[in-house]
Amino acid sequence: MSAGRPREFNFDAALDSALHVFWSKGYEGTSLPDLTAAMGINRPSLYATFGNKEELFRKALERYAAESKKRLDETLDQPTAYAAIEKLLYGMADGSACPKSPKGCLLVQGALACGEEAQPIKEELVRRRQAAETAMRRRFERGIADGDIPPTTSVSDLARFYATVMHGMSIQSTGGASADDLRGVAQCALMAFPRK
Amino acid sequence: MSAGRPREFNFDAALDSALHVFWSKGYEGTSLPDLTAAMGINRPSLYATFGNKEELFRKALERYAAESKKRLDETLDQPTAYAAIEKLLYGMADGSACPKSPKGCLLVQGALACGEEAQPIKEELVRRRQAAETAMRRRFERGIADGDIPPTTSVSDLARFYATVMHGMSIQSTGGASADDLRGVAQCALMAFPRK
DNA sequence: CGGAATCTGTACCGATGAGTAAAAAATTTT
DNA sequence: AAAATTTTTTACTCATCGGTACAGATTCCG
Repeated sequence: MSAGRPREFNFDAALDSALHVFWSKGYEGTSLPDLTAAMGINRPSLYATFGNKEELFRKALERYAAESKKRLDETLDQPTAYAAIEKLLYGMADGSACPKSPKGCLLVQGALACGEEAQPIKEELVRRRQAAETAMRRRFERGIADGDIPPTTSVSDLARFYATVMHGMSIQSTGGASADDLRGVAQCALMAFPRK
Repeated sequence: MSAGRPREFNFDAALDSALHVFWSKGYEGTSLPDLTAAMGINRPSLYATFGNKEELFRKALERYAAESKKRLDETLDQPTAYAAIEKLLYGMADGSACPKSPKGCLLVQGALACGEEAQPIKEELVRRRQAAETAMRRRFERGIADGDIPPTTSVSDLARFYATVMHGMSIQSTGGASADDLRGVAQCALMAFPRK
C-alpha cells in the first residue's frame, strides 16, 4: 500500500456512478454537483483522481466502450451473419428494458448536438459509433466469405443500415419505447436482411 | 401600424436564426449570447419579443414542426404506402445534404439526454416524434385498406420501425454521413417493407 | 407640438458553472 | 515518535449563465 492517507471511496464504483449520470443526462446536461453527489465524493477528490469533467467523461466512456465492445464481439460471433445481427438487435431491445441502466446508448446520448466546448466529446462519440459500424461490416464481410450473404451485397450499406437502426432504437428507448416495442423494430429490421 | 418605436429587426428572420442555432447546438448547448448574436438583436429585445429561452425554443420548434408536418403530409400522399415511405426516406437522405440547414432532425437533436431543467423540452420533442410516427402509421393503415399492404401486417410495428430508421438517419447525418450514405440506408430500409 | 407607447442599448443582478488554494486528517516510512 | 505523503474538507476564485431595470431613442395619436 502506498504512503499517505488512503482514499475513502472505491475508484471503480465512483467511475460507474459518474458513467450513469453522463449516460442519463448527457455530457452537457451533467453538472459537477450532479457528479460529486452521485459519486459520493467532493470536488477536489474528483479532480485529483479523475481530472476535470472532460477527462472524467472520457474515462467513463472508456469503461463503457470496453464492456460494450466485448459484448458486441461476443454477440457477433454466431455461425451466420444473420444470426449475429438477429442476436444483436434483440439483445439491444431486451437490454433497453433493464431498469438499472439509463435508456439508450451512451454513444448516442452522450453528446449529439452541443455547444463548441463539448465538440471534442461529440467527435469522440462519432468515432466510437463508426468503430461499432465497422465491426458489423467486418462480420458481414465474413458472411460473404462464408457464403451466407449474397456476394453482391454492399456490406458497407448493410452495416450502416443496421447501425442506423440501432441508433434509432436508442432514441426510441429514451422516448419511452418498451422492450416489446423494440423487439418489433428488430423484427422489421431483420426483414431487410439480404436473401439470395 | 401600432404606436411606439418600430422594431428594427424582422420577427420571422430572427426566429429562423434562433431555430438554426437550436437545431445545430441543441437546447442545452445554446446560450443566450449565441442566440442574440445569430439573431442580430440584444437580449432585452429577445425577451420582450419571444419570452425566455424556453419560450423562444418552443416558438422555433413550432415553426419547424409546422413546415415539417406539411412536408410529411405531402410526402406521404402517394398512390401506395410503399411509394410514400420510399419518397419519405429518400427525401430525408437528400434533405440531409442541404448545407444551409443543420444536420439531422431538430426533434432528435434538440434535447435527447439533458439535465432536469431541459426535461420539459425533451418531453415535448418526444411527443412530436410520436406524432410523426402516428402519421406514418395512419398512412400504413390506409395502405392496408387500399390493399397494397398485406392485411396481417402490424402497422404500429412498421411505423415504429420506419420512425426508428429516420431517427437513426438523423444520428448518421450529424456523424458525417453523406446523402449517398443515407440513400444506401434508405434502400436497405425499403427491403423490410412487407410483401405479400 | 406634447404626451403616450414601444423598442434599443447599456449596465446590471443573483445563481450557478467549472476549477483550485490551503489547512486538517489519516496513513506509511524513517 | 517524527517526518513525509496523500486524501479530505472547507472555502474560495473567476467566468458565464439566464434574466431584468432603466434611461434614451423613435414612432403614433391627440
